[in-house]
Amino acid sequence: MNTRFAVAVHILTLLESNAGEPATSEWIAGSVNTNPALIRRQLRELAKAGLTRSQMGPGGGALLARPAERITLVDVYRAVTEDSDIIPIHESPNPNCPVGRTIQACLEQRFQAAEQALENELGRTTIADLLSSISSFECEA
Amino acid sequence: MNTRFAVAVHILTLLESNAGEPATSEWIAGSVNTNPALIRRQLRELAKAGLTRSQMGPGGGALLARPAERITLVDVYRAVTEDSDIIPIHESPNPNCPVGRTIQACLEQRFQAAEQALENELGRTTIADLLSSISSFECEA
DNA sequence: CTAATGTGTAACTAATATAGTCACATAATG
DNA sequence: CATTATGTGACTATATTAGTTACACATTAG
Repeated sequence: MNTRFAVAVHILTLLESNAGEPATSEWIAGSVNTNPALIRRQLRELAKAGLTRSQMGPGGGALLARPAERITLVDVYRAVTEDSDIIPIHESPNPNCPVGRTIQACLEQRFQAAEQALENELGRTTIADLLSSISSFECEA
Repeated sequence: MNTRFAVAVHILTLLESNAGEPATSEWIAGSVNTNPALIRRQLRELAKAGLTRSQMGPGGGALLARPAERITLVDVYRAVTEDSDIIPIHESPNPNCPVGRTIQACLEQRFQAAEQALENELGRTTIADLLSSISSFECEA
């Protein structure tokens, strides 16, 4: 897997921390420490998933499309992973071998169950939870 | 992630299906449909994790190091992933931003919980379970 | 001893994925 | 219409991954 999931969560947390003010890709890129164009590409994915929306022009930028309390990590996860499996299975095992012929279907079943468990756990945290974790961390420090 | 986990499970299932007879890397490679040297590299990892052992010379090959009933998918998973995280976090966010400064620690916590859930689910299946799934699949067909 | 069989492993290549960058068209605002 | 900001295509550099070759070393049988 790539770091797009982590970056996407970072972006959404930033948007929530910005209290309804549109955030420019340049400002976000400054916090993530990368390129604005990269951020805009990520925002495109998040917008497609209905998690953010963007306003063009001066004073524009990105906003959460719905309350942070109603965006969980699994929403973000699905937005960035699309349909690709997180645990890939090797291609073209030998069809003349009983194990080779059947292993993919068996693995797919087990791996999907495992990924489902991962998604369930991700569904327990919202962007709002994350921001409050960050806030309390900041207060301690 | 890469397909090494899937291949490793394939290998172990093959070893179990071979009923205690040493399996050569060439035979295993025939079922996985890849190169014997690749299989030997994987077997090295599995041996290091205590899941297999190998005998050199004629009549040699790889064997399970313990009963298939006592090898779960999470054992294999840990053998191939070592300590690398399955959900990576982006490096070097901006330390001058409250969110950037703290996001990594927060993400790590949540991602680890999710990976733990995935591992728990993987722990519910043994290599013996997999082989019997395959066998029953073969009988139906 | 030695020929044959098989593992262990280093070195290399090709293909793919990933992150990053640049340039510019397009849209909105005042 | 000048400015600000997004949307997006094209490109590059780097890392990861899978695959391949070659050969040293271990074991067994004859």
